[in-house]
Amino acid sequence: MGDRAKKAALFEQFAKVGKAMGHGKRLELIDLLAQGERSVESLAAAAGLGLSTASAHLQALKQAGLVATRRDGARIFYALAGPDVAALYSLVRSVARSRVADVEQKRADYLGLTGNDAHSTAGQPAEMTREDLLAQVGAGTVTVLDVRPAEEYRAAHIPGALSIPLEELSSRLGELPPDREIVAYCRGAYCVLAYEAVDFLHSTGRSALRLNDGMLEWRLSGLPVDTGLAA
Amino acid sequence: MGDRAKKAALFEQFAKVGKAMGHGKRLELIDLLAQGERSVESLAAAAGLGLSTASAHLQALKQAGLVATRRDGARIFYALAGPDVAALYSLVRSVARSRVADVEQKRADYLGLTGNDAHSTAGQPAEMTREDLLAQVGAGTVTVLDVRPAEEYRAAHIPGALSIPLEELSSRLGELPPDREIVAYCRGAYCVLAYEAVDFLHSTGRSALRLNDGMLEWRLSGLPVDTGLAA
DNA sequence: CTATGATTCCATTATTACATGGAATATTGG
DNA sequence: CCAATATTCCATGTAATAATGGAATCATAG
Repeated sequence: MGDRAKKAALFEQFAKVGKAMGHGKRLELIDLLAQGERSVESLAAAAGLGLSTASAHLQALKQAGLVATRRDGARIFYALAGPDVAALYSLVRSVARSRVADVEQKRADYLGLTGNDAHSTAGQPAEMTREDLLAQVGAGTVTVLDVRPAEEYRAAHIPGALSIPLEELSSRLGELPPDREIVAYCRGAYCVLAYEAVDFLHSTGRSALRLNDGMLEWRLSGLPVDTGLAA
Repeated sequence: MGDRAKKAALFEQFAKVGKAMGHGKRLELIDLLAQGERSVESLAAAAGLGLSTASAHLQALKQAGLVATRRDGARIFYALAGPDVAALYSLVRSVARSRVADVEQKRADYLGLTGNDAHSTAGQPAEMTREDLLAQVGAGTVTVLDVRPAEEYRAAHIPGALSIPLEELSSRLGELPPDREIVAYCRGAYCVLAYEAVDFLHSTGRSALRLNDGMLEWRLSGLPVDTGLAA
């Protein structure tokens, strides 16, 4: 085998990682797995895939080394192989956002943003950064609200956050402390849940902000997380 | 268009970046472009591709926003769209190296490493880090040798480095200062040129080290580069 | 050791990606 | 305007990848 063939073989190995990330549904699966491990069934349902299809995509990701499996009784849990995979996913999104022309429009379309930012009040976007959040949590002036599905909250959440999945928000409004500012967060920069939660809270007359990204970025920045149910 | 369809559309956009990196030859092109801009013809030759094939791959990369073009007279120069693309490429390689089982073997195979490290002397690998290099350059005790093709040296090189492409090394040995340590570098962590240069220098009885990565990582770490011919 | 539930494997069909050679386009120099 | 050079476009055949439903496998509970 010549030098060129060896080089091609090596680069073909690198390409396995790219190929694995070269499919929208597989990226959705990675997005879900970045929140914590899940069973095939749960992943298929969350991503809107048939069971066999989801299984095949997960096999592809496993083949590329991006996910790992753990067996617990009758079911198999998939998880990201490591934090470097989440970092890679995040970088892919950020490169796509700055380089692929259509991303910005598709993003606005999905997140329900119209014009500049339909979710801003008097020009001020209703969001805050991780640093702001940490400062405010320290000062005890805000309630942090996790609006992801309970399963994902259990896997990992911002310490001290209250869990009310978006679906249950309207029926559990009473659980929110009445006189404190609410900061809602969800999976990450491209997750709709917190957008919709803030919209809904505004519609009830409450003031509420959105963390400008979510759990993915929180973990990538090395901040601590809690697991299990609320303290 | 429902929420799910919008989400799928957004993730399909992200996937464009993955798809673009999902082919060995395209990664080879990115690898070359990470050294500096090049014409289609030059890229095709360096990657061992037919002209139409190379052009098609470059179009694919352009479509994904990873490369940009500049026209100069009759020819068109391709370059990476930005440093974030080089960072993404580097991260793909590093994830592949730690996650894809075959990478390590294919790497050793391509770089000509046998067993632990055929290029080590008495167990000490013949390499140094960027930090070491900076320190030694400051102290003026070493000669930094760039063994990449002259075209790539011109595009960007470590300040003060001497350019002798690997191909010309045997005939230009005389240009190396006789009493100083040589540190050879090339494109990056998976480039053979510096390995072969160090091997050759050892075979002539000279002592020589290899920078443990290359230009790609040098630029990514934000260190300064010089362009054009030697000072 | 059988029934059940969860997941993967398999065969089929449809879609998409790849390589290649020759034609078309664009730029420079005469 | 014509010839030469560089690059892209296009049509073709071939290969790889995707979705899907049903069968097969595996682990637990009875």
